[in-house]
Amino acid sequence: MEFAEAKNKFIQTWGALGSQWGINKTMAQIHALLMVSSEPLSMEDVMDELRISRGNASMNLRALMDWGIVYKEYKSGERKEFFTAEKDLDELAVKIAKERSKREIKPALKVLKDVSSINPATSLETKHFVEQTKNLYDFVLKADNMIDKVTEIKDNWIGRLVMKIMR
Amino acid sequence: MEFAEAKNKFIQTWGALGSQWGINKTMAQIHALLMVSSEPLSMEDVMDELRISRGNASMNLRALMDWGIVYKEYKSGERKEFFTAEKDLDELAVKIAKERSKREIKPALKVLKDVSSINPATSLETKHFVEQTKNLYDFVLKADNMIDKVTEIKDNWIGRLVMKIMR
DNA sequence: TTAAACTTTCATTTTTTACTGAAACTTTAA
DNA sequence: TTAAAGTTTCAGTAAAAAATGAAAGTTTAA
Repeated sequence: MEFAEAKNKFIQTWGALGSQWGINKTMAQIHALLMVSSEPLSMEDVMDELRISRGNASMNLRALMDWGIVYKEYKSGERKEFFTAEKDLDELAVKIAKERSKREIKPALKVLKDVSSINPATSLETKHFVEQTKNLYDFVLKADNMIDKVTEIKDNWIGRLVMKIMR
Repeated sequence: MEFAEAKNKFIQTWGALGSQWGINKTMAQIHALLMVSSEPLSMEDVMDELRISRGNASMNLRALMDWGIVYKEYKSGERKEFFTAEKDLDELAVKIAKERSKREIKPALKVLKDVSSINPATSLETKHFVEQTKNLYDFVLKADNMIDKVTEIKDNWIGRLVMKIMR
């Protein structure tokens, strides 16, 4: 396998993985492309490499920047804007996790809290419902907190120790 | 808010959360419904509660069973099949994580390994590509392994200790 | 101050994904 | 056996999500 083929395969795979996890395919592909580019790319470059329209490129680059995992760069003497991806993978993971927590998990938690707060005295059915949703609330909250904790892991000795034990 | 409204809200929210994470909405809704049902439900029950067709119910119940998070039950004297959800949330999380690892992450890892194995001697561009995809391979592998480790956490003292520290 | 270079927006179209419903299939009780 | 009760399959349809492209908007160098 030579370079062009490998690169393409990587971009396609990363795009597919994105879709499976609820991230728009093109967004994941642009990110993949920028990840493996040694130089910042212009919007034109992205359009050409992925064969996508200007609008699509613009919207997805914007989304990636909103997520904080792609940055705009300016080259002196050039009028165009260029883009690079966050390449530190720990940083990348933390940003994605935080963003998804904020956008998706936190709102779901609020609903869980609300629905688990109804009066359980009415029926056996209701009792069971309240119990289950309470458990779920606790569980999701715990999982969500873990994201914050993982963020801090590198900053404390026990975290690093644990990471070693976990290999 | 009374029971019926809360239940519906819960099912809708769980369905939406599912979609955002790449799990078909109806599948997530059925799972939500079964989670908060104190009794096993028949396919008819599911169809009626969620207003979905027989085919849809059948296919998604099957998918949930393939994932190992919904079980078939038989009531004595009844010909119909009934369904219950895995209600132990730790167990649920482990099963989902393992399944997604198997279906999505493992195949992606294979690709990452392949594409990062091309000969990097050709150009600077290629060198950078190989380096980045190698890093990504290591990172994803580490993350994937963590799933296995988390599975075992409850079985060893240091795991439990860590969980406590993490709250 | 303006026009060329570039970016964003969004109504429309395309693609992808999910759902329906009826026919085929399976199981079981009589 | 067989027919009633129940389940699965899948071709066709509907709904949802993403992409296009042209017009509107913005920036900048002269």
